[in-house]
Amino acid sequence: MAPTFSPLYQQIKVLITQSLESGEWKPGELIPSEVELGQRYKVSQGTVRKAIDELAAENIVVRRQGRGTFVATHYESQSQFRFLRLKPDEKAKQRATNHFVSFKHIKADTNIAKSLGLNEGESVVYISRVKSFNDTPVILEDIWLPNAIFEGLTEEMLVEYKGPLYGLFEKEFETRMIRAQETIKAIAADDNLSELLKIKKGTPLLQVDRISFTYGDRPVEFRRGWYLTEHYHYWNELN
Amino acid sequence: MAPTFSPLYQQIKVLITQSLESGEWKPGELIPSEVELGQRYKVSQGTVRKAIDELAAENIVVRRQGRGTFVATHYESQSQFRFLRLKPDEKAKQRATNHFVSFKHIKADTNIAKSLGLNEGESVVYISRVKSFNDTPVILEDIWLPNAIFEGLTEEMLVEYKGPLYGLFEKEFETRMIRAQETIKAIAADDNLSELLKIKKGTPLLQVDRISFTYGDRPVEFRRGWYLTEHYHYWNELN
DNA sequence: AAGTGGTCTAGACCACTTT
DNA sequence: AAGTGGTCTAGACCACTTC
Repeated sequence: MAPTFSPLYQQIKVLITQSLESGEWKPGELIPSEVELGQRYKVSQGTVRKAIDELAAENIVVRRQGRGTFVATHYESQSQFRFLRLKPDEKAKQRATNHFVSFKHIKADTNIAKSLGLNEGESVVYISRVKSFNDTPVILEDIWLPNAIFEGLTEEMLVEYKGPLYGLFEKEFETRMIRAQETIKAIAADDNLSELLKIKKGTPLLQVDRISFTYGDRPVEFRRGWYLTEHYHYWNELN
Repeated sequence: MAPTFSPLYQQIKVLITQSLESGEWKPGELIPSEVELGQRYKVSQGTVRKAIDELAAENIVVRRQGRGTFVATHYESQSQFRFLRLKPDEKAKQRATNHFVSFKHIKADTNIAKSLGLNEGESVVYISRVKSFNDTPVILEDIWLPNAIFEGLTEEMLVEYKGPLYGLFEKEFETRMIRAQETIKAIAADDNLSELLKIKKGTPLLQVDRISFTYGDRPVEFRRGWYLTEHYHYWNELN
């Protein structure tokens, strides 16, 4: 086997990630200073710095000058809308409300299993909800979660919890979403969609499939959302 | 006025960007080594390195170990699909062909002028084309360009040029697109769209508006594309 | 062999926050 | 005043490419 080479700072990055994953430092908490980590891993402060630089670029960790480096969370307003790319065409105050349509435990079908890296038939939590802005339905979202990770999740928790779902996942299930990939298609509303979103059948909708990943590129959520884009748009930056 | 503070490496970054913008180093060319630039700007090599690191992260420049740092281009296969996010559902060989529907000079309306940072009524080049994969129409794209920058662009140049349009812009008009922003909506095909894409009226389509920017965040292209997503999808990564 | 970017270190000083 | 991250420097060595 070839001697697998990897720069020191990458190795340090892996070690830090492992500590994050194991829960040694929880979301919102301060991690040790660069000097301390350098002593711990027996490397210079500059090497730790480079490792943390990359974690900061990936939004896994947040630097604050003079205070220290913190584990990123889904509570911060900063990262609040990182995963919701739908924006109103005209800027206006949006009062968001959620209405839960369905909550049950089901067996993963082929597609869900594949997306979540499970075996077909494994137990998953299925959630369906309508998100409204100013009391007008705009998004219908179906969500599938591996039951193995989200054991104990109840409809009451969903209803009572304020703020983004990812905050709940983080707080109650120690599962942090750090990355996601989406595929987008344009489709026509069917009977079910038209009823739930209170629109005419055949109305064009954005269908957004999202797989969210936690540490180690492990998929932990599959979401299929339908976005009404009459007064909203999906926003993207290409760099 | 407060003493506007800016780190040295940011100032160096601006200086390098200015040289790129002025054409001192053209797309595909090698820029001076870090040591040389350090001597030129009277700073250490490490400071130049940090400036170039950021330019590399923004895809403005490409590092190649042992060779040097090159100005990024739209010819490289690497950056070939940076701005085209439509991918086939099933991986397969895609033979792409373009059919030009329209080419003319017009006056910018309010929306175009606003998008391109022009005054209403200023002259713009208008291009309309259909992109097909394996002879099936998939994308209709309307493109508006400021005539002031793309003076001399002819339909013949478009037809004859092989490769991405951005390559032509770069080569013939010294205009490099380095960043873009998109807004996406789902709409139903109207008469014109259904005719050009050979689909039924009312078929759901992705409508993708894109403003492309060159150095200094100057907008230089407005594009409105309609994507057929029956067998294709828009792909996005959220980090 | 020479030149380039890539990594690593060590030390200095600055800017910001907290005590 | 003490501690943190942010900047800057200088020097060493490594990996890769070209001559």
